[in-house]
Amino acid sequence: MSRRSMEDERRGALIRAAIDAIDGEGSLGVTMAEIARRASVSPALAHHYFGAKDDLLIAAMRHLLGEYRAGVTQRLRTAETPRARISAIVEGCFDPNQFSAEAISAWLVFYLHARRNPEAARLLAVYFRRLESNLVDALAPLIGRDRARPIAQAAGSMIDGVWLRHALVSPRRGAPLHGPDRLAAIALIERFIDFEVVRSTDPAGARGA
Amino acid sequence: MSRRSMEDERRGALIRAAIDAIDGEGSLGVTMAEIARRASVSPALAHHYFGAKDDLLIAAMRHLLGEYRAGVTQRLRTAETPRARISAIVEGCFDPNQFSAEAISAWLVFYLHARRNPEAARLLAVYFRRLESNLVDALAPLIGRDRARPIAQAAGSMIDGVWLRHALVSPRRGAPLHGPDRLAAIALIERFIDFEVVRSTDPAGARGA
Amino acid sequence: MSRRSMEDERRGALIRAAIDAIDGEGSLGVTMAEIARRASVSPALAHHYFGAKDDLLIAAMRHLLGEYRAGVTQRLRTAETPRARISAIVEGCFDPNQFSAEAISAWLVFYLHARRNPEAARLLAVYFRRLESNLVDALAPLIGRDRARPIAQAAGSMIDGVWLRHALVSPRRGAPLHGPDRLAAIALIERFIDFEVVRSTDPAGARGA
Amino acid sequence: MSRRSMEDERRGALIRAAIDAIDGEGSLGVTMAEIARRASVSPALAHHYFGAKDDLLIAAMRHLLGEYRAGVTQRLRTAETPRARISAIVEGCFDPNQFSAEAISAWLVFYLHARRNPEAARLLAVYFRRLESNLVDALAPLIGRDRARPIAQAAGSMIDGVWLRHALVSPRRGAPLHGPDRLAAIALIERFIDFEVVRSTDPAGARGA
DNA sequence: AATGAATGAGTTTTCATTCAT
DNA sequence: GATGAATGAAAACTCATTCAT
Repeated sequence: MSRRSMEDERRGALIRAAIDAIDGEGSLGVTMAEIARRASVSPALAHHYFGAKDDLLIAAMRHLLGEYRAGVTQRLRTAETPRARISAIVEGCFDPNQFSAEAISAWLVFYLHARRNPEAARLLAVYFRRLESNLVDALAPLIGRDRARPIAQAAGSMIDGVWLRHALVSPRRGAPLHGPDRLAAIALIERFIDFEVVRSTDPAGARGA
Repeated sequence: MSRRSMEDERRGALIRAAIDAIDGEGSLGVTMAEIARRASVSPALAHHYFGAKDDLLIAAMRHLLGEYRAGVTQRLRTAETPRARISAIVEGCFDPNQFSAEAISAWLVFYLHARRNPEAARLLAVYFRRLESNLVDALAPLIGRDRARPIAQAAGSMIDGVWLRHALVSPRRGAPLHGPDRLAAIALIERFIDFEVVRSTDPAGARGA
Repeated sequence: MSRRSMEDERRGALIRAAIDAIDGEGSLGVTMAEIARRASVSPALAHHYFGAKDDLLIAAMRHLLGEYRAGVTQRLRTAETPRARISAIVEGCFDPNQFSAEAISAWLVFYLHARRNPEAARLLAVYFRRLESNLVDALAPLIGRDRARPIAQAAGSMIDGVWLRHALVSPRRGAPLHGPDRLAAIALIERFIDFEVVRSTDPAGARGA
Repeated sequence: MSRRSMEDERRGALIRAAIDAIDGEGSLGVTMAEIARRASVSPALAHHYFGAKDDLLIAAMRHLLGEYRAGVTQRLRTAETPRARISAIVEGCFDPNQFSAEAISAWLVFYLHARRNPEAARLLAVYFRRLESNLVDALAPLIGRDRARPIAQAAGSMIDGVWLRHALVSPRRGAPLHGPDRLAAIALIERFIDFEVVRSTDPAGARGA
């Protein structure tokens, strides 16, 4: 067991190191040596555990996706109304633990990576599908699945846009999204969803006339 | 004249090749050799004209920014009301010529690059400032500068989010954003701005009560 | 221990190879590939151990300086009179082991290199200072420090001049300076110093009147 | 004639530019582009006039040798006694016009170059032979050719040594050798020759006893 | 399990040189 | 005669990866 847990610890350390290094470097151009250095192991060990660089990167991506999934799942567990489920999902997307600046940078880098690497593309598609289906499921009781889908897609875009600005542009880059900024981001998205929900059932009223 | 135009031609071809190559590769990891190949010149010539790889990349970024600027400026010239100015800016952001998938990919890569390269950061800041001040100027006559600023920022995030999804996720990746998708994107952003404008003056009414 | 000695061995081999290669090429224009080839390792390994070409060259220079220092130090240890100390220093400068043709070539190349590289300049200054202060210390008991200094400087110039000719002009270029040539060189320098010492105390008598 | 003189002017400018550039760079590593820039012509023109880089370098060397020769020849013309001829030669070696720091650097670089390039070696040998035969001719009337030769060789070494120090080590590097330094150098060499002349005829007396 | 040693393949960059005009 | 355009060849340097221990 000690052996096994030692290995798990190393693997975890390497994955975290990879995410940090990607954030630090701003691209997949990070070297195995740099990742290994951050994890305080030799580059050879990283290969020993993960095979090739790409495999380590995919493992890191999988790790981020798993954390995201866990955060949303847990929040959904205590949400009892459809509206509460929507909030759970949106809040999950801005969970300070999962969506620290490092993670956001890493996500973006993976977005780009996905265009070349099929496995990365598959993982990213899982994320998008999960976010969308979560939102659609939450919206369906209110407005039906057909009307829910475009709203879910638009909300997904908005969430990504807020991430993007926060991770790359915000003056406080590097700090996890929390406090007023986080609440403002959540409020922005929720307001948008509420508005689109109303509009989709009563377009005229949406203009607030 | 033939002399001068030769240099301009090569420089332009190299810049276009760089953007295409960045899109193709999905990162700044593109090699000078690949860029030169796409421009049908030797790698040495690329260095001859641009000095170093970074300089070529910055030139490409500048090129994209210039095209964006020109598109918005031209649209603003014919917009007569504040509301029309808003539409001009939003439409400019989704100009099919400027915001083809290659260009969007390149922008994203530059977003990441900006974190390491000060000149890239400066150019990006110019873009953000321009977009925001354009929107604030257009919104100010309607609701005043103070209320306009957060709305402009949120709209900027939305625009970026829609780009992101389009460039990286859309099933028709590679095609410029046009037709129904483009109109839907523009409508989405404009709806959002209109809603936030109303809400900022009459929060209660915004919920469509 | 085997590990450690492996690195030391390679470093030593690379330094020796660098000196040989500089002699062979006659300039710092030697390539890392050539140096690595002479040391029977890959160019990448040379970079692995020394970082950059300049670092290897500086290490080589330091090596030569260290050998020179050791040779003079050892000779001084057994010299008991001031006059014997002078001979020890001069002989040390023509130590056949340190001042083989390769080493002299390398020194000359480093002389030139010092004009561009501050670290090389620093090392060279150390050498000059050491030679001069050694000579001044040896001469001081005979004629005082003030009169010793210009003589030490002139002797240093002479020593360099003899090296230069030997390394670049001698018909037997490539052979270390030894046998009659070496003794003649030493005698020449010592004669010069003796003469200047006498002259500095009794200028009129120096002309042998 | 205008054509011809234009060509000569360009050639001269390129040769001077090459010498300056070699001094500036401290090695033959200078680029044709840099030399051409200093001569305010295109690199292509340098090739047009000289063929290849090596040919330009040889031409520059020849130019230095020619200037040296002219300086000594002119001085010898007005020297009437053997002793005056010696002074003429020594002074010629320290002619401020020919032996500015640039020229000395260039000489040294050529010394090294001569080890690889036969033509450079030939030119250098001419220089050494000329210096030596000049000195031997001047000394012969005083002590005979046989005794003159080793003295001439030693004096040559000394001259080179003084150059070396001046060009590479002197705190006022870059300034031509003139004023007190120049006179001191000349005095040093002449003193040395006088001493050796006396010594070669009367070794015992040389010690100043 | 873990690592230092070692390298091949590849990347940016430089530069002498050629050539069409 | 003079030059800008263009490039092939080569150099420094990097890095993922392998291997013996």
